[in-house]
Amino acid sequence: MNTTSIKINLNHKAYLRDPELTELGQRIIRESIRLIDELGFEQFTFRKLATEINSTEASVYRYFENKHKLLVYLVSWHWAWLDHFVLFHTNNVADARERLSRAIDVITASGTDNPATLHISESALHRIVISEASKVYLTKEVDDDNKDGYFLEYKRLCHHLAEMVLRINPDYPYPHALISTIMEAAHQQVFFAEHLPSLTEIKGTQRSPEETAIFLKHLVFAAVDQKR
Amino acid sequence: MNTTSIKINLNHKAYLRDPELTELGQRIIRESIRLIDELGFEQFTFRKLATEINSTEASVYRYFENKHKLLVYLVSWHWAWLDHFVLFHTNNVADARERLSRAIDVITASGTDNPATLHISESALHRIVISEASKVYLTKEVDDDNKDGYFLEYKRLCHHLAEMVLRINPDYPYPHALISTIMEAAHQQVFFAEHLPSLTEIKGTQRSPEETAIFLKHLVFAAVDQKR
DNA sequence: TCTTTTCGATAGTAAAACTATCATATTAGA
DNA sequence: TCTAATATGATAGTTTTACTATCGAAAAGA
Repeated sequence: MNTTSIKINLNHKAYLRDPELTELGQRIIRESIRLIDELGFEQFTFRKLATEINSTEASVYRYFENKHKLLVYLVSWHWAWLDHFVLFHTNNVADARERLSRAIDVITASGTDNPATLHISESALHRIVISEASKVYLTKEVDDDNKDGYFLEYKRLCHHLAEMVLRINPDYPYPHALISTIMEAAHQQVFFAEHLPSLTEIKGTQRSPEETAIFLKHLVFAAVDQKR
Repeated sequence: MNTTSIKINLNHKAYLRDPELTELGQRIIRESIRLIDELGFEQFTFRKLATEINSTEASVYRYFENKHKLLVYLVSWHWAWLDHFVLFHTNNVADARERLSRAIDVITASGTDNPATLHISESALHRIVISEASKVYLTKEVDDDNKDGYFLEYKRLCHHLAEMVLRINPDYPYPHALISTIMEAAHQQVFFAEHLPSLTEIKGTQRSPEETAIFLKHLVFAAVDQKR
């Protein structure tokens, strides 16, 4: 065996039937990532997806109640995956500052496709998260969805980075606010760089994630090191 | 005349017919703000709006091509209004630091209803901007919409604040990125405080805008004053 | 007064967002 | 290996959304 299989476990059921467990489920995931990336979430429909996977609308509905829950699933998966990656890249790094710096690199980096998760293209998923992730919580159903645990993966990642902030400066009064701000900015700045360049100094190139990371580190370390 | 009439001019035509100029148009604006605030943008439809204003779907379509353009109009109006307000509150303030501080107060403050714009409830509009504003640009049509000038008001406000940053520290390398980050955070943090409280230290109360302003000032002045 | 504009009323279409039913293929358990 | 449960495909149908078209009456402007 030359590939390690990684199963990302989510703490909720945005799905009706676990798509990881069947071939059709994996096709639904793989092709929905492709289609949402291509069409955008608003233009994406279960009908189009069904055509793409040579199946039927009814079959897709057996896995997900609606396209919003499918997006919740994809975005949660991404956060769980990132949390994993952050842990992996900060493990055994003794210096608290260096740990936070590497964590920021991980959350800004554009996804790299991993052979361990063949049915998920992390790079396409990362593009989806940039333009669609905030739509999972910016709804009137946010409180119900929160009760169902749909944002646990995001909160956990946020909390892990907030802990790193407190390790550097235990007196910093806004660790979670600072981290949630830069986690959102990590996407916005890349999006602005590409589509609304006058809103940022980051250039809209392949390297905009790296540039964004530099800006965010500036910002975070300035805040954490601030004299009061 | 004991009220001053203020006409906010937008630099684009998200509308087909200027809603400010007719009574029906003003009713469309007033009731759409009420309805979007109440139902959220996804559940809001022109059919429901038409019922609310005792008119017809066809009549609403004579003012706006679709509900997305109506949202663009409302959000642009809000940014133009805020830009106005920022200018008003920073005018004649000599100190650059104090100017930026007051500007941050203005962009975080929950709207106060103004008798000069009777058909627009600024407080309801502010709630809409918090939960719906990012949806105006997070679409596949963002580049076309940008060409049509739909984001000019937002960019102008961003640029005005970025200038204040440069006045404080002409060498700060990311004035626009910093301002666009905190302008988005000004909404996110209030939203998180109310719905996803574990993502922030801001408390979900009536005073969360003020608390958010304090956090954002911390952040901005730390960044701008950073030694390099 | 005449004419243009505005609005309401009505009707209709295409697509989206589902739900229901039935037959068949596959799989799992006994 | 037989049987029963499950998964999928095929088909069809409903309701709602997002529009478009047409017409006539009222109102407003010249």
